[in-house]
Amino acid sequence: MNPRQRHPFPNLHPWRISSRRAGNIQDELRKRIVLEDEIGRVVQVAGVDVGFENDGATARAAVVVLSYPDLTVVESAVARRRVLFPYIPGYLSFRELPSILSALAKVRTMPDIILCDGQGYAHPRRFGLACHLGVITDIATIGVAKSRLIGSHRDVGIEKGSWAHLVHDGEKIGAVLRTRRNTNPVYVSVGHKITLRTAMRYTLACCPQYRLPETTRAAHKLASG
DNA sequence: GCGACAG
DNA sequence: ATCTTGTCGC
Repeated sequence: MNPRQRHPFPNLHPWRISSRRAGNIQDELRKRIVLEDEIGRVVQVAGVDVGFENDGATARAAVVVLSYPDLTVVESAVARRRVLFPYIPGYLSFRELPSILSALAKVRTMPDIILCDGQGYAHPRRFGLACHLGVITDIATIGVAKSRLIGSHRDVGIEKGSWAHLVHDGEKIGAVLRTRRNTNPVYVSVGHKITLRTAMRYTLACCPQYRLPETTRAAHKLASG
């Protein structure tokens, strides 16, 4: 068996659309985000990342599942899809999710938590890539971005574990977290079925040595070369 | 109009 | 994201 044709995740909407319609979809799907912890015993965590080939015409997504808490690679998958949506700040998920979902569909052991390379709730309409992936797959997700999309924050201490709230329009939308001493912090925000506190906890647990989570690092390698 | 702007 | 070697600093 192994019906590779069958997609385990619901196709909630098309991907070749205008940014205007994408925004409406975000406003609609945002209502399905679960902001509470709905996580069982965590034994598998995964990282997803997307690279591009053919001068940006093809998206190459990689998913790597690691055991938790030892963080050793259990399984991985790669999928290529034609890019149907341009890169527009605030609409990243419409560009990267199609390939990510294809790669995730190839994995046999589904992870308990997925760490995404990008924002989650820390988004203009509170529906970044991590939220979108979480709502579609119904898997707990965390957004761990390398840089800021929106929001402001106080200075963060240089010690690992130091952090500050990321605030936008008076709302706490995420955290700026130092995952390694003397290194630029990362931007953590909830995606789906998780609280910010728990998201930060798992993010730190996945960064035993480097700035970025082992999950993201592993996925990035596969998505690039 | 101007600057900002995940990957 | 992507084009790309060496180099400075912990």
